Amino acid sequence: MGARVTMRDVAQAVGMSPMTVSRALREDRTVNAKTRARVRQVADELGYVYDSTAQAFRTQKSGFVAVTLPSVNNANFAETFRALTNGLGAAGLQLLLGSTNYRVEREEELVRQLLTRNPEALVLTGGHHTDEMRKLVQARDLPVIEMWDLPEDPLGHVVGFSNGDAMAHIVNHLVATGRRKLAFVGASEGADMRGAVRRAGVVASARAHGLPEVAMIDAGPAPVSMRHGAAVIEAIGRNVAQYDALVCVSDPVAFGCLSAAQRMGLRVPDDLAITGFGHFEVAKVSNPQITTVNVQADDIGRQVVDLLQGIFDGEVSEPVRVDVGSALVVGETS
Amino acid sequence: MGARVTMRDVAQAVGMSPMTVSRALREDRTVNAKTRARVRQVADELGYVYDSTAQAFRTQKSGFVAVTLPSVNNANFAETFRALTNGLGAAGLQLLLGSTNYRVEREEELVRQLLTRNPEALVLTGGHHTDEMRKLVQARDLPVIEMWDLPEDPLGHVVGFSNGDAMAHIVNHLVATGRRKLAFVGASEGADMRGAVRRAGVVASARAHGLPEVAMIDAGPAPVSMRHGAAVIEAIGRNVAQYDALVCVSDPVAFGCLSAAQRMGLRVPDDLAITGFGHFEVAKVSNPQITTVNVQADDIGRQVVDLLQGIFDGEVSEPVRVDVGSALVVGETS
DNA sequence: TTGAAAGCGTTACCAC
DNA sequence: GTGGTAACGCTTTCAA
Repeated sequence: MGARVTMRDVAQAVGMSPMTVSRALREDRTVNAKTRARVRQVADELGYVYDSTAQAFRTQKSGFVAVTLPSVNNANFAETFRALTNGLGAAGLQLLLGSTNYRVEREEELVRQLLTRNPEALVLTGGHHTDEMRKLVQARDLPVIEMWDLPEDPLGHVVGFSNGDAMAHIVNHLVATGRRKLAFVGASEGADMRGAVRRAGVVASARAHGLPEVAMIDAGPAPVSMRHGAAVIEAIGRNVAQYDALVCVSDPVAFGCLSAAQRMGLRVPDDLAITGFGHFEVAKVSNPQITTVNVQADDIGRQVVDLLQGIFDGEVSEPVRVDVGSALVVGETS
Repeated sequence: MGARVTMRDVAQAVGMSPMTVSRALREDRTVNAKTRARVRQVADELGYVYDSTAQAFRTQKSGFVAVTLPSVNNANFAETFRALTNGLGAAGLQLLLGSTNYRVEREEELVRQLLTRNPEALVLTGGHHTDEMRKLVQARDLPVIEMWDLPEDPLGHVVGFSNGDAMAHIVNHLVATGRRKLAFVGASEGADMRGAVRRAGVVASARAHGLPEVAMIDAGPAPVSMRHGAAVIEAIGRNVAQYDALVCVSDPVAFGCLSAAQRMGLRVPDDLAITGFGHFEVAKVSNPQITTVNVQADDIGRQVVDLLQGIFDGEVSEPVRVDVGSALVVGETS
């Protein structure tokens, strides 16, 4: 393996200038069709591989879109990421992914790193950021989209839904079906803002209905999933039936609670209602099916793609705010 | 927002050369401590952001490691990805992710794209590649690791396990517990090599035990998940109990089958055993717990990180082959 | 239809 | 301890 093959090498081999090779490889029509074909062929023979780094450097366009997610190990976020990858990939853009592991502080460091790569846009999950992070982003002339939330004071564009409203759907439904003593099952109070906002949404909605204070069941530090839901309900035991309904922060947690409740002989929803969040696959396949809220993770991704395309095409001047909404999906656990 | 702030601007503001600024920002000890501090401060004041693109260009080191995955929307692959991100992030490396969407042909195009970014290593999921793809990779002097498989003819290093052996664990276990009429539930024959290898593993293992031919239950094109498993069993109906055991390509599929079987009143494992693959969370939390194979997705990620570190430190000369193995996890569905 | 020159921001290498 | 020079591979711009 000698030194890397560059356009100059290809040019030499074809007996033309690097400039012509550059144009030929980009299928520039001002280059003679025959020349183009020959250049292509010689490039292949020499094993030439285009260098995006050099291109990004010269043109000052990286071809990157930076994305932050709490975690890729969550079917909802993974679905949004998939939609982004596919949509932006078609436009020749490559995603640069950073995971915050559900910690707001981590976001700042992450974005700082991502920005050094000169992304052409920044897509953030959630609307809670440190002040430093806000400065960092606003100092740059860079399209920013916050998704999965509807922040009061957005950094730029927004594609999301109201976590509070979404939880209100659940509480309204539970109240309508006669439940009053609610318990919220979620992660410990801490750095996970999404969970905190959902919890607050349940509390506010319960108050509005005049329900007794919502009990808090702590399933451990974020991220919480199936096993944490199951473990915390096992720990509480049959005593958990003192509540009318468990309002869970997500479907996986709800499934864990459901499974544990069933194992200890509780009947769901007769003894206890259980609700989830996010319309994960497990909610539809579980037995009974879990009442949940659909937030359309893939739709969020697609809307972000559309918005970015509009931005890159110069069709978007004002900050855009898209509310994708959320919808109650009544299952068999309530 | 004027033109971007470069080292030259910082240098001018401090009254020194760009070279000194470069060194100062990299904490080069040959630069006076006082100077270093002043440079840092001025850089911050001016809102200077380091340009990795220029660095990557100049040093010919991108700081990227390219990774291909069938999909990030799979808890196992997501877990491996998380381990890679965390491990390599600590070493200052950024992951560049490409998804094949379970199609081998897609891999070639993807790798071609990823290579233009000058990654310092290439991590591929699976050991099945097109010939073009093999050439592409071998033409470059680039560390390559295939993971999640133990290919006969590897491209470079390998960190994985034998899908055939893993399925043999399942079949051995089923035979030992008296099952003989097996059906394999997986994706349609097609571009998903992993599924095909698992299917072949079951067939071979069943033959070795002298079992009747394994029935094939087609859950649709890859990727198949919970809902596909549920749907195909619903379509078959109670007739599915003609088999002793459903050997599923993954835990989510197994959970779908389990759920559908339960809904139609079949008793698992009395009427029918069901096994999964991958030790997903749902296998442990479901009710009954699903018999599965643990392949330690996070361990694969960590081993790849260790191997890459060894490679970058120049401690690895020969191609390495790590078999992380797989272990039967007996649940309550068999 | 093709080519020459210049430069994107950084750092290796040498000089002082 | 600090600075000048050159170069990484590509493309924009202008000229032929």
